[in-house]
Formats: sequence, C-alpha cells, structure tokens
Amino acid sequence: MPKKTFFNLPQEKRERIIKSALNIFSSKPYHTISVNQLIKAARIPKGSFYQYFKDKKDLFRYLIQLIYADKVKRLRKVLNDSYNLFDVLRIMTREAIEFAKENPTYTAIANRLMTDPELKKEIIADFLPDGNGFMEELVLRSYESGELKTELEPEVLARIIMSIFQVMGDYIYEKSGNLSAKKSEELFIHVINLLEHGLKGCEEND
Amino acid sequence: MPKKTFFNLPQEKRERIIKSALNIFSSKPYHTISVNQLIKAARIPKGSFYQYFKDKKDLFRYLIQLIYADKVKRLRKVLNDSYNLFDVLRIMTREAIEFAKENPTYTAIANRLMTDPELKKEIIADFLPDGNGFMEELVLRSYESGELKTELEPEVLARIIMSIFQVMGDYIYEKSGNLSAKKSEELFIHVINLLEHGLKGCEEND
DNA sequence: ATATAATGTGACCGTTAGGTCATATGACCA
DNA sequence: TGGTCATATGACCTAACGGTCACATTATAT
Repeated sequence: MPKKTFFNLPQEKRERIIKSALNIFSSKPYHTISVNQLIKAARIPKGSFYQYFKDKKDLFRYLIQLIYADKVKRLRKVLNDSYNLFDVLRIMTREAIEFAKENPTYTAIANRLMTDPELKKEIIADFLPDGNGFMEELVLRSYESGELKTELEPEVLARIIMSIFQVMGDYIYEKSGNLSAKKSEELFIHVINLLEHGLKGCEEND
Repeated sequence: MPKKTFFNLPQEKRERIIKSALNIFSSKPYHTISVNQLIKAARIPKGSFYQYFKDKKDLFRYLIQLIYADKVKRLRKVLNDSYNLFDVLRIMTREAIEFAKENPTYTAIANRLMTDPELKKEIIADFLPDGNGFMEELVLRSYESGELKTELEPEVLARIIMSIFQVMGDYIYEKSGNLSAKKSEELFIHVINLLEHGLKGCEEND
C-alpha cells in the first residue's frame, strides 16, 4: 500500500502519478520497467517516489487493486446466485468485452499480470482479486447442482476455464481493430458451447 | 547460434557449459538470469562466454533447440497421419508425461518459455518448433475430415487446445510427487473427453 | 625453432539500477 | 516572529549489468 503522504497529495499530482504509471505498466512487461522510468514519466523526483511508495511493486499492486475494484464492482451488478455456470460464463464474457473496450489500459495491465506467472504469484497471493478462487467456487456450485457430467476435479476445471478465457482474451486483443465487439462475443459463445457440448456434438455416441 | 569456437570445444567443457546453463534456466525466470551467473556456474571467464555466444539469448535459443529436437523426434516415432485429432491428443499426452518424467529439467525450461509471452515471441518466431503452428495444422486436418461440429475457427481452437495442455502441464508439475504418471494421464484423458463431448454430456439437448 | 593464427582471459569501461540522506522548503502553531 | 514538523529534492552511494579489448597462452604450419 502507498504511504499516507501519497494520499495527502493534491489530487492533480496524485492523478498524474497514477495515470503515467498506468500508461507505462500497460505498455511493456513489468520487469523491464524501472523506478527511474516511472518518475521521469510522472515528472517527480526520485526522493519523492520513495516518500509515496515502498518500491515499484507497491505502486503496481495499488494499480491492480484499482483495476480489479472496478471490474468486480461491475460484475456484482449483473451477477446473482440463480444463474448456472454457463450463463455466468456468458454474462462474464459480455462484461469483459465491454470492460476491455471502455478500459483498454486497465485491460492491458490485467493481461500482463495474468500472463506473468511470477508476478501473478507475488501480487495476487495477498489479496486474491480473481485468482482462480472465484472460478473454483463457481464450478463447485455447478458440480453440486448436478449439471456437470465430467469426472474432472473442480480445481482443474476452474483452471481450464480460466485459461481458455485468457487465451480468448489474448486472441481478441491481438485482432482488436479487425474484430468487433459483436464478433468477439460470438467467438466466446462458441467456446462456451464447446464447453457445454464438446467438439463432436451430441448426435455421435462412440 | 553459438559460434564455431563453441563447437570446437573439448566435449567435457562444452557439456559442462550446457549442463550448468540448463540448470540455471530451469531454476528461475529468464529475465532474472545474467551472463555473470551463467559464467560463474559454468566456471568459465566472461571473455570466453562471448567467444562462444553472441549473448544470453544466443545460448538460450540453442538450449531450446536441443530440447525441442528431442521432443519432436520422440513424437515422430509414435505419430502418423491416420490418427484422428483426439487420438493424437491422447498419444501426445502420454508422450508428454513420459518426457517430463525422463527430462524434468528440459520440461521446466520449456515451461518457462511457453509461459513467458515476450520470450516466446522472440525465441519461437525464428524456428517455430511447436508454436501453435503444429496444432493448427492438426486441427485443420480434423476439420476437413468432418469429425468436428464446432463453428470455431481452427486458429482459435488450436490456441485453446494448446492452452489447455499448458494449464494441465502446470497443474501436474505443481502436484508432482503427489501425482503418479497414471493419475496424470487419467486427468488428461478426462480433459480430452471433455473436449470431445462437453461438460454436459450427450443425453441433454437444450 | 619460428612465425602465424586461434583461443583464453580478467581487468576495465560506461551505464543503469534501487535506494538513501542531508539539506531545503513550506505549512502550521505559539 | 520564531520554532516545529511534515514534505520535497537531487546528489550520491554501492552493486550489478552487458560488453570490450589488450595481452597471454596454446595449437598449427613451416
């Protein structure tokens, strides 16, 4: 967590620091970013940086919290316990695409976090915004409701679903520009159908 | 590619360099490893390192080639064109688990490569050992044979399959010790069944 | 034995990093 | 007005980095 001197800063300065840090962290891998770059972009002296933050990770973790607070708030609004697993996935998809469109910088940073195993361990370990925990719970509920016919353990299935969503996100991100939100959502829907019914469809029983 | 002075080295020295580099690259993330660490571990002077390799990446790429040459050779032995997609996945699974058991260091390095997007781009871009290309071709053939009932584009499906295998690999790697090869293979088989028939199974048509 | 080319080597270079700290500045209170 | 305290600042520290290069050593050819 940033120190109280940071929160006492005049809004303009605080926002400048946050904004420039968001820009940088979204533009290249975490480990290639130095404190020197951050302070130069924020136009603050190095001494000040260390008055506000313990180190680079302290600042980064703060940004991640900002981002996930936003994401989770958004999801809470549209989700409730009555949905089944596949409905939830469909809703999450729609929200995620919308969120990515509205907050490309946030999305880029979240993406960098999720695709960097070491970083993920360090950052998510503490406050678990949506580590696999969330998905695991969802899957567990689905198992209990009896809608799933697989023998896979919930933890594994949760991981698989998370990684599929990750890969789909990457794909859409790469193609962005060429891919409309509508087309993106269609893509996800097909994937969710695949999860429901498999690649072979249901008429074949071998 | 390493320089010819490297290949002219007495076998003992060359193997010492390779072995120590394999150890280090398997033990921590690529970007945290410095040339200084590599030369210290290999017990060679810094000047020599630069006689043998252009830089760290040169050495790393060479190791990756060694690793994938092994992997591909192994796969070629058991695969032929008559198998369908799911059979191939099952065979690949068995081979991958065997390979991981026999070559844990190789596996750890390959894993680090595959989970580091920037590195992957840099290293795989050149010689494409098993970037998604291999899987994409496999999937394409499967589409043409008519065994798949999904509307997903082949590229997307290939990526999904790759990422699922990646995640399963991670999982097994984490649990290794607690998980026998037999149990691991079972896990994969369930996942492949999931791909074939979906999570809901086939009696339900909604 | 001597000349020539290939290889080995570690001191050395410039650069950058993360982090500190003595001092300067400015706000608030007596 | 003078004193106290939080904050601002950039020069400075040590450590490590990637990379080079003049020189030492060894192998090869004559």
